Amino acid sequence: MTSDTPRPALTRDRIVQAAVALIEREGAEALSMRRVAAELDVAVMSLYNHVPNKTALLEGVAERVVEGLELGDDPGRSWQEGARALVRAFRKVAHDYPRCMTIVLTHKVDTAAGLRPMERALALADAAGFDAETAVRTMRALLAYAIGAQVREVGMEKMLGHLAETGAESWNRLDPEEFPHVIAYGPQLAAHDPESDFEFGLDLLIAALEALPRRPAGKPGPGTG
Amino acid sequence: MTSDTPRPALTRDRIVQAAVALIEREGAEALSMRRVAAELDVAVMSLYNHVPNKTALLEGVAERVVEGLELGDDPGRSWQEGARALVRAFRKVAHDYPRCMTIVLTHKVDTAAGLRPMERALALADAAGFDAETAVRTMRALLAYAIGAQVREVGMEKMLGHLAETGAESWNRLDPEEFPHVIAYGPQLAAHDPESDFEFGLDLLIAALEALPRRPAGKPGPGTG
DNA sequence: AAGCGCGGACGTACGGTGTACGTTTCACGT
DNA sequence: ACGTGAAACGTACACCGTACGTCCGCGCTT
Repeated sequence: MTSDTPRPALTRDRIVQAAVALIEREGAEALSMRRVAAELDVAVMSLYNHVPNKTALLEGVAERVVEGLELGDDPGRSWQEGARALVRAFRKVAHDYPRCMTIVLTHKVDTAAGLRPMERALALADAAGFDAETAVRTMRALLAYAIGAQVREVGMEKMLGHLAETGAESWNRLDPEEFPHVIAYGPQLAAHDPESDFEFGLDLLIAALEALPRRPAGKPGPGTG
Repeated sequence: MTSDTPRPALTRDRIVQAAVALIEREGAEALSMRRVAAELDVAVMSLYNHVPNKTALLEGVAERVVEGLELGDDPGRSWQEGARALVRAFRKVAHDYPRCMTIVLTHKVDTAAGLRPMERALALADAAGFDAETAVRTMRALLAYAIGAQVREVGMEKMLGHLAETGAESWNRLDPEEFPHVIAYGPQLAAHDPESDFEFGLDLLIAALEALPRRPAGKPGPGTG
């Protein structure tokens, strides 16, 4: 009876996979080593043969998620389109793994997977003709917006969900003296279209970048191709 | 012996205060009801007379922190300066309570304190002459950047701290084929000046907003003053 | 083929966590 | 003086992360 219970062999990959699935299904605070073990039909301590501790597991989750970034190559397009595609790729994984995003944003990703998007952003800024310092700052500004847009969106959804529970009475209780604009813009605030909101801010940044000084064109950037 | 042990009376405010202090001193994951109770020299369950559960306590922490936002009035300045001041105010509290920021970003703030910055942002967008929809989107874009810049900064610091531990060998192990720009821009990436990085992105957004279409000047905005 | 080593799965156990519940204490209105 | 209600408290339970020791089965050496 060698293959009596042919379980597919416990692996760090399978553990991380199960953790991601569990988080997406029940939320990040529902993740525990015991729950993951149960998910894999395995004893708790068996996990520790492949993962040193829970923090490392969470780092693995973060890494797995950022690996999902689809940065297509397509060298034909402009740097503007490339930058848009990159930021949109970030948004896409954030949309695919919404509940894992908290983990990604609060844990380091020290593998090559974490650096790949940065490399891409710097390459784009270089292609746009920015000097080194501006390139780095551009990358940081775009990353900041990509992150913040997502955090703001999920925070807003949580807020709206809470408001939906308590009913619309909360809005009516607002002091018109203190919050005239919030009340006046109520319709626009309530009808939120995350997609176009996101594109609005992205357009702002790209437009501002286009107005920045750049070196002529086709020049000594460090890129190899 | 009525005033034998004259403890200053347990209060929701004192509990939240202690939680904030504990988080800033030892990190968010060090916060537990027992630790807070010990901090206040009180039995654990006594806390539950003033706070329904730990989540509510964390929401209280988040609320307390956003209440720290200093949005000075100063009606004389331009909307550009007002917007800068608002985003900088956000950055200031994030700098004053860095370890509480995680809590703020992952918990709802459903009191008036949470709406006050939003009201201010909408008022500024209105003063700038944007229509309602653009005003809301402007507010969201600025908020996204403010949040993201901070999250990115603390994430980067964590990363750099980790790199400092493992030494510079990590950089030398980078594949020059895959990460030419990361390697070439190493100096700019290592020497990070969060302040000017932050201002760079903020300038981008403000500049882009200035280029947006606006209604003439002095018009029917919903603001009262 | 026989023996052995070793990695991986497992069970137990410990200290810590959030919190439900019942009990005690004590200031205060009557 | 006495009842009353709020608040502090202690106990208890289920769950958590994980240190440690045990045990089994595969693969290598002889």
